[in-house]
Amino acid sequence: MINIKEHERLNVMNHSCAHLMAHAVKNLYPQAMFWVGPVITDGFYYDIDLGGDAIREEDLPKIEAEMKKLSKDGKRIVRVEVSKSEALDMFKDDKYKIDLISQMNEDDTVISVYKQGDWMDLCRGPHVESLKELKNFKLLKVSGAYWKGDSENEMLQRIYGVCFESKEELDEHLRLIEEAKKRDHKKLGKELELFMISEYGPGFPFWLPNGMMLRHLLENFWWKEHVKEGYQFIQTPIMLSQELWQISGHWENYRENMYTSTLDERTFAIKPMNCPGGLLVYKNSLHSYKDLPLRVGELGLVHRHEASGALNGLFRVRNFTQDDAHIFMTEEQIESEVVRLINFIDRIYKVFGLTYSIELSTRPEKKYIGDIEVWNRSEAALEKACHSAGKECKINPGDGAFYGPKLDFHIRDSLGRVWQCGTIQLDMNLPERFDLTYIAPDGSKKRPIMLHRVIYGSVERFIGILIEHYGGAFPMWLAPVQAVIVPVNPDLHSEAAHALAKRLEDLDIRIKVDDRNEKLGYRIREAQITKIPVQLVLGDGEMANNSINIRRYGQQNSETLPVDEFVAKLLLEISEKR
RNA sequence: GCCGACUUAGCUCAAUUGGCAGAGCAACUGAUUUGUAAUCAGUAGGUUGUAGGUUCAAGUCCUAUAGUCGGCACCA
Repeated sequence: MINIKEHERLNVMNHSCAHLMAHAVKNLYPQAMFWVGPVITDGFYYDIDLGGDAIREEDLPKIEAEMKKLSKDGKRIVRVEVSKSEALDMFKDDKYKIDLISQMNEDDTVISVYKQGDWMDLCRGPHVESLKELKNFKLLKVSGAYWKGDSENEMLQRIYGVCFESKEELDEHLRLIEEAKKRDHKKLGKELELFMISEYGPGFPFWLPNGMMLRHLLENFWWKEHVKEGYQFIQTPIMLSQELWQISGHWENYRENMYTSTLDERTFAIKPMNCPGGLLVYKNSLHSYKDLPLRVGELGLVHRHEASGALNGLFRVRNFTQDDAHIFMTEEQIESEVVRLINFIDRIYKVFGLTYSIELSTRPEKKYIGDIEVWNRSEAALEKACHSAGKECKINPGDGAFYGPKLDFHIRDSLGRVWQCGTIQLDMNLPERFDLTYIAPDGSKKRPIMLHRVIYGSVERFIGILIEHYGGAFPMWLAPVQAVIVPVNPDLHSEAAHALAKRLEDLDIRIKVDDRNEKLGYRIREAQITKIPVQLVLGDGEMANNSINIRRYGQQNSETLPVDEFVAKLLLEISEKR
């Protein structure tokens, strides 16, 4: 665990390293002008305008070398405080710095400038004392970045880098990056034949048999767990008429990203969300307060025309399956229902060995609908539910959707990377737009509270995360092929191998027999490469004793067990989802 | 969509200043009968993403276009 002091020190170093990099860039590209160079979760970046010139990835070593030179030279970093007019004069050749300074207050702001040798930068600080302290750094990538983060603006060049106290820490960081590359789900998806994406359908993944099995297992697990939680299930159409999307408001807000089709002079849109369909189902019958909370699940396939540059393997696709559910309830039921949901989500994530943190996003300053009192009560209910469930929850003020507050679940994978998957969102908009009601005890019609929630988020994306989390070596219950039987001599032991396979198949174990005319080592190797959890070797010895030799994925050694004992152990491992 | 890089056999990659498109693995055929990460030999496999252009000659240079990747913007 890194403590706060070390963390601050690391941030200061990275910030100073951003300055060091900018200094080096200025030496190599005198025309360069600089916007900002902040510290980020992993390292730092600096946004630079090279006036038409371009830094390429291959130029990074050159910049690093210049940085090393400056570091060795070891200039001290000195803080200077100046007035606004002095600052404007000092940076008169850099329009970006002028822009920053112009936004500062005339009188009461102290403007600080950090100087190192002949180079200086407008900066709040703090910084390390000398460039000498910056030794263990690496520039990682270059990219474009819009000025002020606004796509209407020109693009600057952004250089990313990291800096550490010790070479060991830097090496460890670079090792983690390499490890992440090895686990890339796009690479493993190809190697393990899980999915493919054709150039005929950018962003539309195809599921290959192995991936389809994985998907089926996840959906099946999802279904069973939801039955336990009192959910009902529906399926709503992929395509519904334009008028429906006008009622829901999606037409107005997301039309650009919706796939549409007009035939017989009527326009239909492929659903980008499941909710409107779900609401039509709710409205299909009358509901009593006695039916609430009503939990309705749908594994719904949605399509969204994402920007071409946003597509990324299974992480960002144009069609995906939300493990959606809508819960309709009274305001009094919010807290207990959310507690129940948090515990539910907790149970699911634990199965995958994923830890997580929860964030509560509250009412936006300006753009929101509904009654402020209801917002306050809902936010309080969500927060209280977190605490009742024994969970911490970080508050993101003003980060909620315009239609309601939400709890987001940020999961942490085996490489320490964070992904937002689950979310619980209250919706004060759609029940109003669709005029949803239930009959209260006094016979009057009341408006239910609606809650959207997903656990996987998108099944496709969740599988992408799981592939990387497990590095493609899935636990027994998820492995597309759970075991492969390798008869030592295909001619002599193949029959027994198939008999054993039949027995295991009857127990719903996903089994393969590799009785190809290849050496044992060759077949074992292939099973290891395809990350099949266990290899079962069957030869004369095993046939004589009704035993089986078991070697697990990633292990060198093997053990021999009576077949009955092995089967019992295997079934236990599967049922316990280890 | 924007900035940049990339695209050669099913996969992973070669191919000198523009000068005969090649290897390993996989596939197929045959031999081999296998005890825990690659048995041997042979065969086949390509309009070098696509469409144009420059050139005596283009995988290589130029233009356009599609897709992928790394970021940016976006992510109901």
